[in-house]
Amino acid sequence: MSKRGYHHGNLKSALVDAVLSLISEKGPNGFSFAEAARRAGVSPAAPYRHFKDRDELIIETARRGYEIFAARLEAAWDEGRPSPLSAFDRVGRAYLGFARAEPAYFAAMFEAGIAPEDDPTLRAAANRAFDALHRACEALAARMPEDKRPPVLMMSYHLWAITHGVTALFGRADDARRRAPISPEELLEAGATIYLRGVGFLPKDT
Amino acid sequence: MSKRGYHHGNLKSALVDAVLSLISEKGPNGFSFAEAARRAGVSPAAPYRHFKDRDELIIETARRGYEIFAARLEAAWDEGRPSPLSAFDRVGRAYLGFARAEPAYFAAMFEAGIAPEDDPTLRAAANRAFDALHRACEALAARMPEDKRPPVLMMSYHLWAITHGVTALFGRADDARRRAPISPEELLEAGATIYLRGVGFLPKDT
DNA sequence: TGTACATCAGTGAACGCGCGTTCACTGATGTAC
DNA sequence: TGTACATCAGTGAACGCGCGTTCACTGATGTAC
Repeated sequence: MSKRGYHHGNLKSALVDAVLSLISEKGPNGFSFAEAARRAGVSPAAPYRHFKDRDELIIETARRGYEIFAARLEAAWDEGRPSPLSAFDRVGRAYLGFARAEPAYFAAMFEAGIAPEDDPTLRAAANRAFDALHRACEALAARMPEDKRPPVLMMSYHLWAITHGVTALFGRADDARRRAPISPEELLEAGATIYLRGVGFLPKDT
Repeated sequence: MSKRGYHHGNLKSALVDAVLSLISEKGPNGFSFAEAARRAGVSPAAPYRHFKDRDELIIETARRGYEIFAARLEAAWDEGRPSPLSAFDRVGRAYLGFARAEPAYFAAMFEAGIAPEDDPTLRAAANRAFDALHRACEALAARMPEDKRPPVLMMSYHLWAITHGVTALFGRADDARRRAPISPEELLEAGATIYLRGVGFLPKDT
C-alpha cells in the first residue's frame, strides 16, 4: 500500500474492488464508471485504459467472483472426503456461505443481468463452478448400483436448483431475504437429503 | 383509448406499464422516473402526484406483479382438482410460465433489489403468492398417513426453492438463462417428483 | 552502463445529456347550496 | 338546474448534478543498441 506515483500499478483490481463496495452499498447496477474511478483515486478517464465500458467492468467483476466461487466449492468438496455425502453437504454450505460472505460478488454473478454465455472467459469461469457441483454428483451416483443410477446431469441440475433457490430466497445477505423459522443451511441440508432419498441414493429410513 | 384531455385519467397504471416496458428493454433498474413519464405521455412532474419517488413506483409494479402471480398460481392449483399431484404439477408450470410470459414483472418482484418486508401491501401480495403454494403442499401432506407427514412448512419451502431455482437458472426469459438439454418444465416436474418420493408422498417405484 | 526512443498508463479539462426535483401555475372535476 | 368554490391532476420551465466519453497531454517504464 505504498504511496502511489503517477502510475497506479494495479488499477484494474482496484476498480473491481470499488465496484464491489459500491454494489454492497447500493445494489447491483448501483455503481457508475465515474464513481468507481473516484474510489480508486484516479481520474474519470483512467478506467478506459482497462475497460471498454461499464459492462466490461461488471463482467470482469463477475468473472473474478465465479473463480473464487469455484475455488470455494472445490475446496468444500475436497474430493469427496471423508464421505461423498458429508462432502456434498459441505458444498451446499459453501454455496450459502459464499452468498452471505460475498454478497457483492454474488449479485454481480447472478443479479446484474449479465449473461455468462456472452463472454467466453466469463462462461468458462461459471462452468468451472458448476463443474465442481457436477463432479460431486458424479461421485454420489457412482455409489449407486449401476442399474438404478439416475441421469447424473439431471441430478446436478436439480441439486443446483434447490441450492440456488434456497440461497436466493432465504440465504441472501440483503433486505430481500425471505424469513423462515429455520436456517437456510438446515433447510438446504434437509432438502438435499430428501431429494437424495427420492433419487434412490439414501435408503428410505434415513 | 380516447384522446386524453388535460387529465390523464389512469396515470398510475400507465406509469406501471411504462416501467414494465422499460424493464423489458433494459432490465430492472434500467428505468427512470423521467422516462416512465415520457412514455406515459405526461410531463416529468406528473408522476409526483402518484408516487413519492422512483422506489415507490417499482414497489407498486412489484405489488401488481405479485397479485397477478398469486392469481395465476391459485388458478393453476384449482383446489387440487382433479388430483393434488397433477394440480401441483400445474402450479410449477404456472410459476415457470409466469416468469417466461411476464419477465418484467418477475424482475421487478425478484430482481429489483426491493424487500417485500419493507412495505405492508407488498408483503401481503407476496404472501398471497406463497400461500397458494403452501396450501397445495398442505393438500399433498393431507394425503399421507398422519404419522409420516413431514413438517408442511418445510415442504413448502423446499418446493418453493426448487421451483424458484429452476425458474431463476433455467426458465428465465432473458439472456442470463442457463442452457440445459431438457426443458425447465420437465426438469422441474422430475425434481418435484423425486422430492415427493423422498419425502414419502410417492411410493418408491414411481 | 548510458542513452534514445517507443509504449504504457495516467491527467484534467471539457462537452452534451438526461435525471430528479421544485415551483408557481392552470385546466378539469366534484360538490354544497 | 345553476352557480361558486374547493380540490384534484396535470403543465412547463428551471435548477443543479453526476455521468459517460473525448481529447491532447505527460510522467513513468521498458527496451534496443
